[in-house]
Amino acid sequence: MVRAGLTTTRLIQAGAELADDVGFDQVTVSALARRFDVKVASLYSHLKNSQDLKTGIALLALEELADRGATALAGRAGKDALTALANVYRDYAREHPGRYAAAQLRLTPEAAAASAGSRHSQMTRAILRGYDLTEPDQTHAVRLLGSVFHGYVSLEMGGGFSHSAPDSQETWTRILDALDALLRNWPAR
Amino acid sequence: MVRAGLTTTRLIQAGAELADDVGFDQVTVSALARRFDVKVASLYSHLKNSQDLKTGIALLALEELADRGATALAGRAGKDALTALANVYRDYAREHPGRYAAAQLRLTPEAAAASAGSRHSQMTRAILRGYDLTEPDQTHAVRLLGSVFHGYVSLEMGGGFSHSAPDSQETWTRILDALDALLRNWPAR
DNA sequence: TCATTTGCCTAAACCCTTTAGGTAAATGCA
DNA sequence: TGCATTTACCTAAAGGGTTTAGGCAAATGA
Repeated sequence: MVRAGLTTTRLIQAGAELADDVGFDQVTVSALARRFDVKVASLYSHLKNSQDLKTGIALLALEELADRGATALAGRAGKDALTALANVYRDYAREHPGRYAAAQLRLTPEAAAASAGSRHSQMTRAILRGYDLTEPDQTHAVRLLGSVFHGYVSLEMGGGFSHSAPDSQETWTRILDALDALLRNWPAR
Repeated sequence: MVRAGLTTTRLIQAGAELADDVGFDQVTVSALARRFDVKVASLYSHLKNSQDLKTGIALLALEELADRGATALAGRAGKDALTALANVYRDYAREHPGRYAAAQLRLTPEAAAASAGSRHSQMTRAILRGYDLTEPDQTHAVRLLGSVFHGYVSLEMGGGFSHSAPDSQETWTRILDALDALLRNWPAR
């Protein structure tokens, strides 16, 4: 009997690949066991339960996204930074649709606290340093950008913008132009 | 043996209530059968399968949302209309979280074509008549508004904006102000 | 080398989905 | 009103996912 060498990390990594291959909601402990050619019950030594696997994939995706964001933001400011971070989310979702879906998972407060969630808001806040916003407008703007990035990417991935002119790339560019203009002319109360 | 009076319509209606009660992803044919105190197999005379139920709930939610939107828009224009439609989405999601989640379901092209989806984009387009945008900027703006509404509501429901100042209502108001300002000063290419 | 720990296994219970085929209630026509 | 048909719900069963309990063999380490 040769051992498969399962670890929680490897399982979550493979789960992320599985998610990208077949969709996040098709990720099951059973499918993962099949991938390792191992019996289902064996995974339960490494995973508390099915939810645990999904949460793990979500946390992995949030970290990867934050890492990419940090890299993209390095040395950029203003609109350049805005565009770079926005494209990180969009590109990641296209390259890793399953992981991106995982990143939208509703986390428990504990999991959320341990996640890269705060890095994400920090990065958005960093972008706003290139614009002239004071609190609490900065927070409003962070939330707006988060909403647009997430909303656009998820509608685009759902096919909402395909099969109609103008193409989605064009809209994306113009929306980033518009957001930049808005941040430069943020309306006072 | 007293009959329960099941019909596809009643099942989907009850499925929508179930979704609001326990969450859309907890909606199962089994749970629905329990609610009617009927055996599971009995539902399969009215429902093709489990997916069919979920799609039905999604279509119901999209119709309800479109109906509310149409009512809200009647007699309004400009920022007034913008705010009204935005609040329709946000309020609906709060009142009917399960249905709102259902409305995000990825539909097949046929289901999507038969859905109220086009009514939604038409409503957003109607709002833009109060602003001075020509094609293709109108389409870009429709997509932006859709992204913000959907993105904000889904992040807010996920708890993203709770437990931090300023409160979410304040941000929502300021975002609508900002979008109004942006639409009035949409940047040229 | 032998004891301990670790990794994967079998077995079994439970829940959800879906289909096939049956019976009783409702309906509708003479 | 009586009977045939249709309709509504049922039982049974197969297939798949989740999860726990308990077992044996491989790896580790004294």
